[in-house]
Amino acid sequence: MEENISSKVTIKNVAKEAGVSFGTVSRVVNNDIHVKQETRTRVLKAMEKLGYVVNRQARSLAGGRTNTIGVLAPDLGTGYIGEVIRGIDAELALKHYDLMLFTTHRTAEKESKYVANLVTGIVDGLLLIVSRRPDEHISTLTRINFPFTLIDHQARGDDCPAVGATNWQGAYNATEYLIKLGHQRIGFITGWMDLRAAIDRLEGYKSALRTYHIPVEQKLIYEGQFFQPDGYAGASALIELEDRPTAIFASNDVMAMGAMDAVRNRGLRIPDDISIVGFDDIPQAEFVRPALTTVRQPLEKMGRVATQMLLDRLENPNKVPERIELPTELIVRNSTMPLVEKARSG
Amino acid sequence: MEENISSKVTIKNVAKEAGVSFGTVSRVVNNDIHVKQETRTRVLKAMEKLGYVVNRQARSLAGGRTNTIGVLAPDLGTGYIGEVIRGIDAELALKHYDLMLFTTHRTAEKESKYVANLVTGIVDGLLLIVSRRPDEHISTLTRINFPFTLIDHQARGDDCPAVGATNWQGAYNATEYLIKLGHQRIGFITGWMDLRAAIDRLEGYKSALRTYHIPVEQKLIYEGQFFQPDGYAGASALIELEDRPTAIFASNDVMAMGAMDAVRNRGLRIPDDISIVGFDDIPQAEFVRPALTTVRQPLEKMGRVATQMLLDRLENPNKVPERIELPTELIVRNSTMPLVEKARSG
DNA sequence: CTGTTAGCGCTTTCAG
DNA sequence: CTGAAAGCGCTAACAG
Repeated sequence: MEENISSKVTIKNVAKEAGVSFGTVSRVVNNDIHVKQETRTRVLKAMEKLGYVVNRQARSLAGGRTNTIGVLAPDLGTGYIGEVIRGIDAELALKHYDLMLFTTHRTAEKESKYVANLVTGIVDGLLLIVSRRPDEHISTLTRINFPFTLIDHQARGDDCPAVGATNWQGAYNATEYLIKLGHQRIGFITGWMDLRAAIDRLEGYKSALRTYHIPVEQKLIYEGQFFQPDGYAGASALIELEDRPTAIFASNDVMAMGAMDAVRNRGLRIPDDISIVGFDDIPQAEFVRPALTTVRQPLEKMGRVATQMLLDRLENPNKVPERIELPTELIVRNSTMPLVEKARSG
Repeated sequence: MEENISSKVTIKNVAKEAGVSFGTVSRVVNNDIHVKQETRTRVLKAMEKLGYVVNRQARSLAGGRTNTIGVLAPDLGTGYIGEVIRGIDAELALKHYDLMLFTTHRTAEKESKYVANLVTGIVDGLLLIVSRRPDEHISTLTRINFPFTLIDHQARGDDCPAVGATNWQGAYNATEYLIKLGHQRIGFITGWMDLRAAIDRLEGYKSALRTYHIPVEQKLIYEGQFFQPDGYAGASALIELEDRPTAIFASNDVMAMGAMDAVRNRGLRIPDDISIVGFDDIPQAEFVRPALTTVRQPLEKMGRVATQMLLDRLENPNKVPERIELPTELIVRNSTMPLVEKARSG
């Protein structure tokens, strides 16, 4: 339909210009040692003169490496994913790899399409930030032995390369912190329970309660899906309760912010009437008012580490896949405070 | 070095399975009309059974369309670019195109490499968010007649498809607003003056001053490069002045935030002692305290419109390139207030 | 050290 | 309507 390109300099043009066979040019391009220095410079000069650039597609079709890593992300929408990608981008740049990013919009269909596509050689490896259980991809990728790493996603049982954070511990610590502040009735808003991370956070919360002999009440647990409206709805429901919680712990920052809105809309103050804790420590957490107390995931670092693992795997294809959990950290800001008895009785 | 893929279903496998030639399979894949209905369904069934997926590289090598748009962005770092990309992503998804994103890290070298690479057919069109003057790319792309659109970047003189915002008007309005608030001494921190947008903002500021017969003082203008530290340094310098300004207008939000830090570090209050205005309205502008008064660029919309223009060009290759300027809008928040005489004399 | 020769998977003529 | 054949630009043996 279209005949766009008119100035394509190919390996053959260069070969003719340099007076060698195109096989030799290919060797020069790929830094093959078996080329006489003199020939090499001649070819290099021809390339320079003609403005030659390798054609990625042709190269990968022919089976060569592309020096490019593909990244699959659900979207660019949340601070959370952006941070991870930034880490990946930085690390890849450092190692002189190119980054090719695709967004899946959380549809299984697109995910599979991209996985199937990229695997055909257009990239050397894949970094997956998936929003759902990636079992299908994992088995595909594992079967064909294609290098990849999962980010923030502990598949259950399988052992595939992945990096995540200590979700359980982070949730435990945050809950414990609230308890030590005097809170006994702590509401919890879960993430999407299909994700291991969401389950772990809930379990961390429950464990902390049990440790301090506080009963786990089902009605204090609201099931969300990691989106802001879930936080709003969850907090609204929690506030309606007879004996409403004095603190709410949301499974991510976005939901925590939704919860803050809900609390304020009921005319309650944060943290005076209700303390709020989030999870992730996305950039906005610091700027929201009151600044959000939250469990920091080392998002950028997760991206970096995942990238390192993948690149490492590319070098040593036979290494056993490992799963890394990076430590989380409680960041105390202004959305939490000790439980004031007066406030409760008032 | 590596022999990864083992399960590649090609057009030939499908052909054999369906008992047709692979040319016919290609026709089916490309929705060519010249295939008997019966044959088509048979091929479709075979594709389904084998789990066939087209190979992008092979297709584009052979000259077909890829249904993919390439996006070149300086980085994923600032809220500004993220917003634009989100717009692109959304619009592309809507039109069933795939998005392939590359980051250039503001290096001319990477920019040219990617441009040269992508142009070989791996994508059907290019969206450029470049951080420097893209003259070189423009001429390359124009010469080979490759579809592209520039975002937020008015190259001077050339006429190539681009979308930007009304920078001059936005700066004029913001300055006028400060003047009407009673401010006479208004500091200005410029962006990188190699960019047309930066120049236009400065000119808008100057014009507003002139309209209200306020002298343009060179020492009130600090030259920055759009980075946060520039805002800090600029505000610091401005505050040091004998007769320091009562308001500071930074050419983007990031610098405005740097300026806020500087002002506070000198023990001055915002907006009581100094009003601050930014430009862009990145998401953080709303959450910073005090919330930042700023000139909103319709960032996401710019991404969308640029995408529409590009896609449109893909359909009608002969349309003349247009340049669109989307309107900016002054968003008044809490970082500005009327000049209080008392505050000045005190 | 260098040239030659197969393809990689697909689109596109060109013949039937 | 369908098959056959010629590449797209490049890598990777295989001969020299």
